[in-house]
Amino acid sequence: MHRLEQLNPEQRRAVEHGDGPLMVLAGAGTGKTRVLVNRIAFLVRRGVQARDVLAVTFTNKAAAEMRERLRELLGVAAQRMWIGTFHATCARLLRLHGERIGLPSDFTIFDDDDQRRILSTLLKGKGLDDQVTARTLATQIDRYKNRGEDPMDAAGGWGDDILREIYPLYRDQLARESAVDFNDLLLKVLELARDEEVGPHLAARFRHVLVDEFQDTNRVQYRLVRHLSQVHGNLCVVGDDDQSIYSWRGAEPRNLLDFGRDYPDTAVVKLEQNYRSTQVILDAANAVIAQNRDRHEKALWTEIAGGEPILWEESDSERDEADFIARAIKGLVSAEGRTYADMAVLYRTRAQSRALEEQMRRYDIDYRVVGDISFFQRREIKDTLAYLRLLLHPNADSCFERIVNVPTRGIGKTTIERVRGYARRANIDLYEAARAGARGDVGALSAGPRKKLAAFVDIIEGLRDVLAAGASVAELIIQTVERSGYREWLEKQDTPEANDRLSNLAELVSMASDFDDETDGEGTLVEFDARVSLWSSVDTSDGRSDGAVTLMTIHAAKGLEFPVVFLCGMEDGLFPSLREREGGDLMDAMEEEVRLAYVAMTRARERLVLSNARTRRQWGEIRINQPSRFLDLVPDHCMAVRARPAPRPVRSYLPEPGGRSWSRRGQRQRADRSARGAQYDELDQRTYDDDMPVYHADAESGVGDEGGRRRTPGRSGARLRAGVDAGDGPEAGSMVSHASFGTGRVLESTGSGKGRRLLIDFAGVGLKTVLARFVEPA
DNA sequence: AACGCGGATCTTTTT
DNA sequence: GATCCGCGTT
Repeated sequence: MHRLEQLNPEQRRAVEHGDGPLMVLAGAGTGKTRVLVNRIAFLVRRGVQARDVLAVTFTNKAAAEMRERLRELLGVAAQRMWIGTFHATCARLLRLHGERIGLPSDFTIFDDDDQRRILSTLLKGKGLDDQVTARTLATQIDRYKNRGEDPMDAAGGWGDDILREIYPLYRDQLARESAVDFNDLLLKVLELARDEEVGPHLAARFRHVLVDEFQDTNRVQYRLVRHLSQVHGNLCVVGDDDQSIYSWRGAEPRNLLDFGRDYPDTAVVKLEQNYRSTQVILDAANAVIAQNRDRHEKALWTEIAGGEPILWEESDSERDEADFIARAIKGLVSAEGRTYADMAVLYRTRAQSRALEEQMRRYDIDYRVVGDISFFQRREIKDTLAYLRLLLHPNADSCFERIVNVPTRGIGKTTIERVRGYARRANIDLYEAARAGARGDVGALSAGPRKKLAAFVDIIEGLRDVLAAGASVAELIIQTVERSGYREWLEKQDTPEANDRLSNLAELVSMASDFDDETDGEGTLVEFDARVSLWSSVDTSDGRSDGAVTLMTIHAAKGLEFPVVFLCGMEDGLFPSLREREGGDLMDAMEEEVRLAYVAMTRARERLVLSNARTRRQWGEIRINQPSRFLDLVPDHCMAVRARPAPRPVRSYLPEPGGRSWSRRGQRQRADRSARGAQYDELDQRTYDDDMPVYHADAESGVGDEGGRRRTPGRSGARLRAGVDAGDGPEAGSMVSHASFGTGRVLESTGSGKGRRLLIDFAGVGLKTVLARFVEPA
């Protein structure tokens, strides 16, 4: 059996810490996972039962990797450990104990797509769908649930009335369908924790609890962890407050920063030796993160002195930027003998991948996009799962509605409405009502629709027989795709997309086969469904990149490392994003952007290339962006002179220590704290809807000269416009007419060119936002 | 009831 | 530019 892997003194201290709370502050690249894995191995060798160890990771992929490494160290014992994400762990606990709080053990898990669908249906049912989008509502609900609060307590805020009207319906529907959403998984376990019987059991269940990425836990997760470690008091948290990048979904870095307050006798270990990056890269990353206040002071250091200087390349457009990156990749392969797998291109937003992908293809570079729309989010996959879920839970109305006419089998709106009406009157679920309809019990249905409903019911009943006959999960899926007519339907379409969908379904079948093998045929449909629900896009890509360049968002790159990292789209407004966030302080938002930059830079082992584009197409509009303020923070000695654009005034965005924090807009602040005589400018006040420099999309020629000019103080925000000004259309106050909404008065106009939008008060219709090109002066 | 098209929205990040 | 939704047409 292996001995403990090579460890430095701090790592060893963390690994060999005995009982009691332990906090490991682990900077980027300091061997955090190694400590975690070795600590678990250490504990088990000291006599702790594998089944009494709970390790919580951030992603399923991280869990799988941890389990694999433990298997290498400990053998089969690793299989008995509880290793998983918060959500997966909670799902497992709920399968065991959920019935205690009224949750059937075969509950299904609804992802946010399912969630949104239900909310959307409910909103439409109440005629509120023109007021709030399902997405907004879902975000709102999650915000409460992330904090462990009841959405029904929402009051006073904008849209809270609607929230309170819809949420109970949503909650009831989930209960009726034996389903939980992501947040419920955690909240229901908290509920269990309060149960007089199960609660104490859970508190004592695990001898050791270890939590990775602790800076990204939310309040509910924190309470969970507290409870689960309550009796034995062996809680080990590992994290880095500088890498907290998920506060937008409720993560509270305070959980880490204040850990010592809740656990006064905590042993603290700081890991500061970085084994990943060169000195140059660390210097740059440290300089960036140093901007933030309120952090555990850490000083990352490395023995890898010097290193290649950081490159900064500025391009004219996002296309040129992608072209530069593609050529640089080729160049690094031929000049330095790098492989594609050595390299990653990181970006702030998903949308940026398109231009990159185009150039990768053009230069014939193998690439893969991580976190692309999840396999399991694809329509054909979700449709198939909806069939399966309806088998398990005939009362799952949302599943019924999803697939009753997919593939199209002639069951239209009116028929469904009638079935729905019958269901409501008889107080039964939709599937039951459809059966009644097929039997002819629903008076309003004529022979045609009745037959069609009967055909659908036959499909479901037939599949239920297959399930009852003890078919494997793979077999069940094959039968579903066949009997539902899905395969035939797609084959008949014979389009590239339809063929894609077919191969996705084939892939689902083979995943199910793997599942069947893995569980010796004992795995149930419920278990397979649960696994699929919790398996996200990031997890889907297996760690190996098979000789391809990796393209991904910075968020997806957390925890990974590459010899060469390209960080593109370094532009103010894009990165940092500076997008207004609901209810968030702009200062906090900026600090998170800084951390994001820190995370991105510290992914690089040897080479870091930064790039920005002067112009970028966004929402079909061309925008002129200034280089990111983050570029200014990179110390001169780290940067290759050649690539660095001409010097310009340095901006500093942080107020004086102790000074006012950022206000949202309209206030000018000065902060001459930079050594280089910084000049604060108004950049921060820019938002997406006001005076962004914009010009007409159809006048490409204007970009080169004007866009390349450096911003100088006092000239900011000039609007460039090529061609005639006439494209602008009506101003606020004027009367206009619209083909479908009639006449109305313009209240506000935003954007320009093709994308110019008007907020119009239409007589009898109300407020609408309309594209300017669709109205005429009245 | 299926299909096509006009129109609005989207883009920050995900278990 | 892509996608998604609703509406009008067949």
